[in-house]
Formats: sequence, C-alpha cells, structure tokens
Amino acid sequence: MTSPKSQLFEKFADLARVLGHAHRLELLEHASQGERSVERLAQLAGLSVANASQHLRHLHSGGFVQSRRDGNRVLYRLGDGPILELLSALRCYAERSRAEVREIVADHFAQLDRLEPVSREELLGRLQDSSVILLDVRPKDEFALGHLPGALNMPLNELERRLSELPKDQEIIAYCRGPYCILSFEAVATLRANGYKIRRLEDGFPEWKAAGLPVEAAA
Amino acid sequence: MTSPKSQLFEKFADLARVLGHAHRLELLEHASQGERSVERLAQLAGLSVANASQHLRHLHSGGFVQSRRDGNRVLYRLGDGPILELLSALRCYAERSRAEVREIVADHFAQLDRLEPVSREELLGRLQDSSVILLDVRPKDEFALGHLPGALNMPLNELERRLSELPKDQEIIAYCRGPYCILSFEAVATLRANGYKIRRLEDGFPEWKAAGLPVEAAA
DNA sequence: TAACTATTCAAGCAATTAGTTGAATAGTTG
DNA sequence: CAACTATTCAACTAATTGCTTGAATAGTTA
Repeated sequence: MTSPKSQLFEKFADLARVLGHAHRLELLEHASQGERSVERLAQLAGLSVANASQHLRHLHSGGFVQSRRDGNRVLYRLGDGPILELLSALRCYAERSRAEVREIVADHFAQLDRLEPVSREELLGRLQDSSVILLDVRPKDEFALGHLPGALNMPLNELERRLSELPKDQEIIAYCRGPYCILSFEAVATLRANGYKIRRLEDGFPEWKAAGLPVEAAA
Repeated sequence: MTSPKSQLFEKFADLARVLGHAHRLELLEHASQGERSVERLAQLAGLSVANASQHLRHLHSGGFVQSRRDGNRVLYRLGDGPILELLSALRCYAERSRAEVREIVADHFAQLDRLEPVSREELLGRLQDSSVILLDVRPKDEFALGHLPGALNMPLNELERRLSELPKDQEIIAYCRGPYCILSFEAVATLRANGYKIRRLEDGFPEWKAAGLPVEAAA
C-alpha cells in the first residue's frame, strides 16, 4: 500500500507541516541569526519557554534547526541544507499569488518600492570601492553573533541619538534579519527623514551568510 | 499584538500547512498534469470523492489549484504562480538534508545515478537535430491533455507489447509526471533490458510546461 | 551535597483536522 | 418535470495538535 512515492509524499508533507505554524517560522527566523538559547528564543518570539521548547523540537525533527548543549543551556541554530531557499520559495509564492499577502506587504512595508532595495551582488561591488557605509540595525547581541564585514552596529532604538555618527554625504546601506524584518525599513524611514542617503539590502544577514559570503563575528 | 510580520508568518504558515498532507501533495501532482475532474483525481489518489473534494478545497484556498465548472463536473488544474518552484524547493531540501528521504530514493529509485537523467536544456538541443525519440509513458488521457512536442505516447502497460515500434539505433528519452514519478524509471528499466538506448528526462511534463516551453495538446 | 538554572518531559484540556456518511445543490438528459 | 450524475456541504467521530502546568533531568555553583 505504501508505495515509495507515497512514502516520499509523507516525508515532504511532514516537513511542510513543521513549517505550518507562525510561531515556528518566527523561531526559525530568530535561530537563523545565530545560536540562541531556548529562553532567548522564547522571549524574542513572545512564547513561554516550554512552548518554545516544544516548537523547537518540532523544527529539530525536521532538521530546520540544530542544537548543542553549552553548560546548562541548549543553543539552537539554523540547520543544514537549503532551508532559506525553501523559505524564500514559500515567501515568493505567497507574495506573487496571494492577494492578502500583497496587501499586508503594501500596507505595512509600503515604502518597499520607493526604497529601491540593494541586491547582494550590488552591495558586494559597492563594498570594494568602500563607497558606502554598511549599517546593521539589529540588536547588539545578534550583531555579536555575526555580521557583514565592516558593518557598523546601531540598533534601531539607539539610532536617533547616535545620528551624528553617520555622514550625510555618503550612501548608507542598512540591513537586518531578513526580507520582512521591519528593522531596516524603520531605519531607512528615520534616516531619510533626517536627510541621509540610505537604502536597504533586499534581504538580511542569514541570507548573506548562507550565500557563502564573508561574515565577521564579534572581536 | 498582530504585527505585520506576525500576520505574514500566519499567511506563510497557512500555505505551508496546506502542503502538509501527503494526499494533498499527490492530488496536486495529478492536477498539475492538466485539468481533471474530482472523481478522476480521487481515483488517481485512491481517495473517496468527498475526501478528495475536501482536500481540493484546501488546495484551492491556498491557490495551489484552480477550478472551473464544465457541465456537471468541476475540473481542477494547477494554480498560478511559482508553485512547482516551491514544491521543488521542498523536495530539494528533503533530499539533501533528510537521510530517510535519501534512503527511500536510494532504495526505490536506485538506478537514478546510472540512468544519467537528461536536463530540459539538453533535451531542447537534442530535439532540434531530431536525433532522439521522445517517449511519453503517461496514460493516454494525460497525454491528451498536453505533452511535449513530437512526443510518442506509449503508456507503461502497453510498452512491452509495442516494443517493435521503437528503433534500437536511436537514443530514446522518456518522461512522465515529474521527478519522483516511477513511470519513466520503469520504462527505462524495461527498455534497457531489451537493448534500447534510453535515458529519462530529469523532471516531467508539468515542469516543462511551467518553464514556458512549447507544449502540444491532443489533435 | 544542596540549591540553583535551563531545558525537556508528561499529563491534561481545548481546538483543529481528517475521514465517513448521508443530504443538498448544480447541472444534464430523457 | 423526473431521473440522473457530479460535486459540495453538514454533521459527526476519531485522531492530532497546541498550549499550560507541574514534575523530571542535566548541568552549574556554593
């Protein structure tokens, strides 16, 4: 009865089902920034620790995260394989074919078009002539776990009070956790309002790292 | 409480959950061959009509299939957007990262390596010098709904008795429903056993069509 | 070893989902 | 219109999933 094809469909369905919960997608996004304890992930996703632990075990069973023990805590990180590609295909389908999704994006990330995001390829070129300032607007601890080479870390909540550290005559490129992370959108809005030349990277740190591009960790 | 990002995660999760059932993945594969009635899809997937109808409504709610009424039946077909790309990303992740999946593939599609599948690009080139026979081993009715230009239809169950129609001195390329459809694997096995030069296309009809390549329908 | 922290496990309840059955609906045909 | 076909809907049961709570486990520290 269970033909090999049905068995494969079962396996594929199991994996899809693991991705079929908003909390797990959010935990996955946070884990893909770098290694994180269960408690921290729970906090970031607004879940109880036990609940986060359960969802993380689900993700683990599908190979989407890996874990290791460090002292009395367990650290989760993104798993192996083309996970970000799979998530990107999901986003891509949703954005192109589902009107509700396009609506949410249009309502809340309305500047999308006007911001003219920068692709990874373009950024790579620009970094070599060092004609840009690269700005990482994620929280300090995520920055410490890894960031783009030469990036300046200025978490969103510190941005306004540290404006003077940024030059107005050079282009700034901001990035954060990924394509739908609002941090870099808000950074762009704030800085543009203050007369800076700023654009955002079209995706975030995990995608950069997964593309095999160079990454720096905290000193 | 429902930030735009959470809303998006909810939508993405909804879509993933629709793909999170083996029966739906199977129905989707069949619907992507061409328009099919509920009854036929139910039969192909081995489900009751009511059950198939329910799963199809799920797929419909996620936009993975579209439907239209034709007389007293309702025909379902593949929906718009990069659906096959999403499914391919899922397969790709599963195959690269999940050992159980690799095992099933290795056990049941063991010839995979030895068969040296032909890519779409290679096939396109070969078709122009007409140096190959193109063989569609899907059932007659699926062939009638659409097939690769110039393909010869020989359903698997007719293959052995119609061997004489095929030349032994020309290379044959077989294709079927998609990358894990066993039809073309079995065709290759049968024909090789009989001394034919045959290889298989690496994916199937739906992927060919989705790539925007030319397709023929029944006369 | 005792007290402590971080995580997982187990039990239980509520909510959701899968499947069956039979009735309702839309359309066709005599 | 009546009889018929194909599909969907509604009601129901069984199974699964999500979440909470409290206990168990692994590791640290006094």
